[in-house]
Amino acid sequence: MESEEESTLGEDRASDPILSPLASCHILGQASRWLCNIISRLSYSVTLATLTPSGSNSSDYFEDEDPGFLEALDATVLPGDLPPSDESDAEDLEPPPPGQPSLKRRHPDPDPVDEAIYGPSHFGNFGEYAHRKRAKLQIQNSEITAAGTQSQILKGIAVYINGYTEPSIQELRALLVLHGGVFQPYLDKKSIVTHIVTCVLTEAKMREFKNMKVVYPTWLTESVKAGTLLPWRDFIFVQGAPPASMPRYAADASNPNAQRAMAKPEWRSAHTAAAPGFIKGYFQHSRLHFLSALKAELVQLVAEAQTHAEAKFAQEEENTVVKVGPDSPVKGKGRASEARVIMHCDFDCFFVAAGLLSRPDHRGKPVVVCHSQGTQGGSSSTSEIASASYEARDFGIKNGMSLQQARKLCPTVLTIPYEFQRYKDLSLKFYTILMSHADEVEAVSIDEALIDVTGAVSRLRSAAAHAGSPHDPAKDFAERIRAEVKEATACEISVGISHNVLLARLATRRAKPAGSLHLLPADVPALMATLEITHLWGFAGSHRDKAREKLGSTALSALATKSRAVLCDALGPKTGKRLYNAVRGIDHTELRSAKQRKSVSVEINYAIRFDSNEKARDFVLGMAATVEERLNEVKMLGRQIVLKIMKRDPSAPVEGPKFMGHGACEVFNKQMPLDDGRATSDQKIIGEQAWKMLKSFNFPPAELRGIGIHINKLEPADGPTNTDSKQGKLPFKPSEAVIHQPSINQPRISGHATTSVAGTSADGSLPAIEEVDQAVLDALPVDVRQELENEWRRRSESPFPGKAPQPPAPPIQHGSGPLRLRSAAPQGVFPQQRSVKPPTRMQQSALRLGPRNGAYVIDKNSIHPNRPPNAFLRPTDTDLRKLDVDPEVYAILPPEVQREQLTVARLLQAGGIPEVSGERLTLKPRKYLPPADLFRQPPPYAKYPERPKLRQQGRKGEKMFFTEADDVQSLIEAWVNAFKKFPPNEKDLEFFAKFLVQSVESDTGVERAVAIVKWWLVLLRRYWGDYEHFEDFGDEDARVAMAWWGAFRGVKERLDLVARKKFGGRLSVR
DNA sequence: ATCCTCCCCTAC
DNA sequence: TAAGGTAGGGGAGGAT
Ligand SMILES: Nc1ccn([C@H]2C[C@H](O)[C@@H](COP(=O)(O)OP(=O)(O)OP(=O)(O)O)O2)c(=O)n1
Ligand SMILES: [Mg+2]
Repeated sequence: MESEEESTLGEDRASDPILSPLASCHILGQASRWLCNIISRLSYSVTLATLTPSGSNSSDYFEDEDPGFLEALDATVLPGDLPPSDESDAEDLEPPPPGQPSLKRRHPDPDPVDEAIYGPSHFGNFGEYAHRKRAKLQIQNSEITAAGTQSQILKGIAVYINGYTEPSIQELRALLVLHGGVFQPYLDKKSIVTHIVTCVLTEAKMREFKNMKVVYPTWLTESVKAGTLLPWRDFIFVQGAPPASMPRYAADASNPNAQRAMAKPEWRSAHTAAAPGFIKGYFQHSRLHFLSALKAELVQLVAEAQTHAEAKFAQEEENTVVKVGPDSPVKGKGRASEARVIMHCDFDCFFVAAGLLSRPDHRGKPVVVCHSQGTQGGSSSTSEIASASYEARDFGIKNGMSLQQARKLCPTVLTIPYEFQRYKDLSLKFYTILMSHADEVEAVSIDEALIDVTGAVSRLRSAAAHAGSPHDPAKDFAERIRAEVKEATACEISVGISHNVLLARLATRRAKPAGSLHLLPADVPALMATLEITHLWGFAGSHRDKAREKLGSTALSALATKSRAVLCDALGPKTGKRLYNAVRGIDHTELRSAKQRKSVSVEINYAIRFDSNEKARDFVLGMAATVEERLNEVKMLGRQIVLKIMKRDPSAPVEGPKFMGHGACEVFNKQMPLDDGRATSDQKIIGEQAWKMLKSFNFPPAELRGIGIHINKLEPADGPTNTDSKQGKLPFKPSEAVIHQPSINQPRISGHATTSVAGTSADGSLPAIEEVDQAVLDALPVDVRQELENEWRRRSESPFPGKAPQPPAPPIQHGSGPLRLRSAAPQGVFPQQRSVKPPTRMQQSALRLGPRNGAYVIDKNSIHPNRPPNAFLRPTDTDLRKLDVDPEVYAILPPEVQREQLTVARLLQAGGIPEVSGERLTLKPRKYLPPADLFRQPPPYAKYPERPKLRQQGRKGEKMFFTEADDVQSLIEAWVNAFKKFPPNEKDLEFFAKFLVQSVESDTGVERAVAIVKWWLVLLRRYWGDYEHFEDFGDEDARVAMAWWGAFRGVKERLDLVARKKFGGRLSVR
């Protein structure tokens, strides 16, 4: 499993290993991963066998084995790796010789580099392996019979206990012996040790045990409690993490509150997804929906502003070049090779900071934002924490954690409610300021943005050079932005500065809280050497696991030694390249702006509890209505629907640990064309289709845990739609339509010609504003900003839930009138729709804001007296004509196309890109703190407990390989565990069957298929031998048993069918 | 090689 | 009580 702290640095990894860092809610049935893995391994093992000239033939592969072998196979603890010779089975537990991680085994035919790294494969053949296994078995069996123990739960486990543990070493030893395990007092070559149990590890021990299975004592205690050997991975030791006080096993726990509530029918019909109006209420309260929805708006707003700004800039650049000459620093995108200055700006604990504005008494205390308030829920609230104050983080509380966990860490933690409207207001202020300074802005989220300030810093730098200032102009600029944001919002942001996005993001983490940091190229290697792969943006658990398993390390220092080819082999071509560069501090990522939408979706995976198909159907239709709204909002139609269903994993309790959560689920996607391939947004078509698809799964409604409708293959809704007219990316429409509510956009473009050009960056306006700003705190500049912010707010509100219930298809009034009027004031924390304000003059505001920038330029006249650095100005018609762009045509283009046109036009006209001074001020090198202090806040979020997860390694059967972390032993453990209590997972079964069929069809795979089926048969007989020829649906056990036998017979039949075609006979598995 | 489809994964 | 959404990147593996 992945635990959150694994992806954080050293001492910061202080969280409960039961948590998962994945924000994703796809908690898949673990069984399917196990199967993938098992099959990977098996295909490999048997491939080896077939390479061995053993003379065995396919139908009697195991024929010569005594029956005891197969029967005992599943009960046996297999070695962690295939033994190359007669050495102890525990050889894989020995630390590898330095520089030669012998545990990393690959299939023969490795790529040359890997070959060099891993050394030659030294697998024995499968037959030899089998015999050795048998020998070992006998030894074990004799031990067991001699032992006379209480249970055999820990059979085959040989444990070395390291250092101080809780429970004590004596207790653990007793536990081991009592349940059939072996206590190993020594760790040397002669002792067989399958696992190391520990609560703490020194750095040295950490290295020593790097390739061993190191677990918390809870693995043993919880296994005994559970009466079965739990997967050791669930209890894997993580450096810096506390001993798993709360069992990982909680993933399987049931929430008693939920059970109680669900027992009452009236509660169910009022509070689950079957309740009337559930969807609307849900989205009003969902923070994640809020984040997603607002991000989309911000991206859109920035794109529009930037589009027009670029036209403006393009035109001005032309002038500038003429006026100032080629040597002048030039801002923005036109520059040829000057190093960029990228800033990453992010509010500190944003939701908390916003909430504290009206709760000054809570400052300095551990505070979290969550739905549960006061003492609600007591110590058992599963309410999720959206944001934790830095004081709370000192206790180990993290964003995404449940309140009950937080209360365990800090019983006095204070909770404050969500205030979505306030977050939005603050965010708009924040973006307003950034846009007034930056050449380019990428809206990352409500509280976070990337800005390219190359131009502004460049001007500052040359000004500073004149003044002989020793300061870093970039840092000065960042501090200035911080101050402005603080003034406008009373909240702290932190700013990371560097020459690319990757490094700017890294810098931010060190800058936090309430600071800025300029990461200079010279310091990059030293920093990188201290980092883990998961510290890089975009790399998380899956990459870390792959790195660990395929590359032998998750440390960037180690990964830096790998060739690009090796990284690509392990992580895929794109990701491999990205990592290869990232490790070297290289990142060419451009700031991203709005692209054409590719999909529109609605998904709810919370409180889905249906007791009838009717309820489920109503809900699906409600979801369809919601997608239609969203499609209309962006004026898109879709040709394809994807229905996403989460269904309770058969192994998961009916009520999982999180109150009304989805728990462990299997996820199913089904896609179909909509309306015979015609693009539509019609909720009736979508709803009926979705319901048909859901029905076709044939899932009991009570098992559903999540439903999503995704609409793909989008195309613009041409012409006036029959519904809402919200702003969207509708190309080739009359400008009124493009400009959504006419009142606002109309003046924006045409009015611009009069206002903006005249005022253009009139230097004169700047000092005035600055003065007023400083003299009277909330005077003119604030007004100006307010105007702009209000404007944005007005424009960005409509897509939010909380707006008035919409008639299905109100006729649109082009040209006038409020966009949407609310009939009633909805409750909830979501920003509410306001009535539309009269048009404002955004461009004017922007212009007046722009010059504020100039205040930073010490000697303005020596730079660009006539050009405001603000890149977010709209082009006037005059601007456009200068660029040979027809303003009327331009006006009706979607922002993306507008941008493109402008870029082309600008390049054509500029004829060349002015050279820029590459001069950099050399500043005193920065010392890096040790990793512990490097990042004060670990990035990942404590999430839901996750089940064991094994990944399929490599690409094809041919390329499978063993690693120390993913060995046969684990697979058997996993397999056996998966078998015990539950019916087979449908997807696993299908995958498994398909794999076997393919094996039989291929000429080389018959043997392995037969071996696997035999093995399967042995397992089935072992657990449910009584049911093999017996029909009994009595109890739950019988049901499970019958399910497995049915699955087996089904697969066997399919295989026989294939075999008959191919060989003219059935497969013998007896 | 390059495309397409079906997912998983990531970020906030 | 609680509100675990959402879009896009990209890998795996098959079709062309
Ligand atoms: N699992 C999460 C993570 C974040 N958020 C929301 C609340 C956060 O305040 C906001 C911004 O996320 P950040 O990752 O920027 O976290 P913070 O701003 O809270 O803290 P900081 O940026 O100081 O680390 O997004 C959330 O609801 N759930
Ligand atoms: Mg933040």
